Amino acid sequence: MNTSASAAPYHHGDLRRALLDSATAILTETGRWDFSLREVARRAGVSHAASYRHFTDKEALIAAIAVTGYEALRARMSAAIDGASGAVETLRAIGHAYIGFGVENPALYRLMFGQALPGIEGLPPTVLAVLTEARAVLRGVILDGARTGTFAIDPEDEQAVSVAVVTAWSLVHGFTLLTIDRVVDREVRPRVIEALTARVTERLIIGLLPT
Amino acid sequence: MNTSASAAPYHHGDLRRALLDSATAILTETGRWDFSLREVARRAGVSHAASYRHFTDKEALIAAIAVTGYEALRARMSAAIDGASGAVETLRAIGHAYIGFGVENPALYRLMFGQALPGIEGLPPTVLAVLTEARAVLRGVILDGARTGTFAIDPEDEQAVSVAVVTAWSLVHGFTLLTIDRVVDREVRPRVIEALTARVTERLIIGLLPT
DNA sequence: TGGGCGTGTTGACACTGGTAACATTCGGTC
DNA sequence: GACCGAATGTTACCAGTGTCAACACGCCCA
Repeated sequence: MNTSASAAPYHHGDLRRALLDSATAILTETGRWDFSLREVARRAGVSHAASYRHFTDKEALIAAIAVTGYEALRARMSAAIDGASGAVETLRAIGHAYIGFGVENPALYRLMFGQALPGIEGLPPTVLAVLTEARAVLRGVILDGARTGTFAIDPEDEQAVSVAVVTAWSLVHGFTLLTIDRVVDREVRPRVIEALTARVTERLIIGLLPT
Repeated sequence: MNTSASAAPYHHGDLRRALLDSATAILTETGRWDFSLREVARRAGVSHAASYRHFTDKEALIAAIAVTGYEALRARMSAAIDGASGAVETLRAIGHAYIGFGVENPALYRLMFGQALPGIEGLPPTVLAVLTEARAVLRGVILDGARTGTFAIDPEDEQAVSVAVVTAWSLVHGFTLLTIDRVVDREVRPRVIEALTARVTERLIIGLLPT
């Protein structure tokens, strides 16, 4: 029992969230996820073994961070889609939302798609669901454009549609990573990135338009 | 002094290489590069501190592996370019070589472009040189295609050329990673990957052709 | 009122990256 | 051929890590 008002109570209240927050903070500060669980616990003001009541593993903590990232990405893409109409505009919105998320959360994005996780197949169902859903949305847009004749793709040709989906995803994914890793342009500034994003996205769309 | 013929000599001969080999073996076996230096040393049949005579750091070992990877990638791309003529064919060759390398060496590729390294700018000059060179080659091909009118790009428009370069690189990079991570297609087989590679590369080229 | 269970703590273990002090061998010099 | 410094390898050690087991606390329900 502790009578001091400011002293921390024995039970934290929402330690799981606190640990996730600490870990995410370290991630965004350092850009790395090879921090020690002990440091995370220290930041949360808790003993080094407390995290094992909430995460079976260090890997489980990392995976939980990834899940929050996937959900944030999904939210952002959903919002972008809602405000757009027509295949071209929607595709553009998706591209900008996706790249924007990655560029603004570089460490998190790398964690989400890096090797930190036990292989994509080992991911929690939540994550797989988001990924599958993301692909479905993208496919829907492209299929829509194909049906209306906006894109030069035969909507009946399953494979052609798949190739377009994979191509589009590859482009935004690759661009995001190259930008994050500063491979693309070493003296990048926000403005430049935005402009580049717009132009790369436009190239993607041009590649889909009929000749 | 040791009179037994089979006993290991005190000095290894080429321990640096042996350590790199052990580490690379672990990398390809497990797909991860969070192995311990001590295990690498164990595999090389040497005491755990010996590696510090050849690599200042664990990170230095990882970086050295990355360097071998970059050089292998460069070699493969060079070979591909040599056998091709014309902008379209050359671009196709580059794409196939790049993706092929990544798909055949997934762990190495991820290490090369993952967060294992001290940020792209901290990389050894060798690596930076290879990356810069790679971009120059790609730019050369696209510029060539632009000049001959094969691609719908104004060769005088610096920015347009840059955008095309970034787009192309992003596409192959993203596709390679998505394939490695099995995000693209979860029941991929070599044949499927090859076919996909071909079609995605073709989409890239189509996107550059005049309308 | 009490006891059980979820939550947090302490203490321990094997292991890791890294350093320092010591041992061994190689290559060059007399 | 004997000698010696530099390069290379070894052993001993340190602080820090992930993880587990045993214990402590306190909320909630019978």
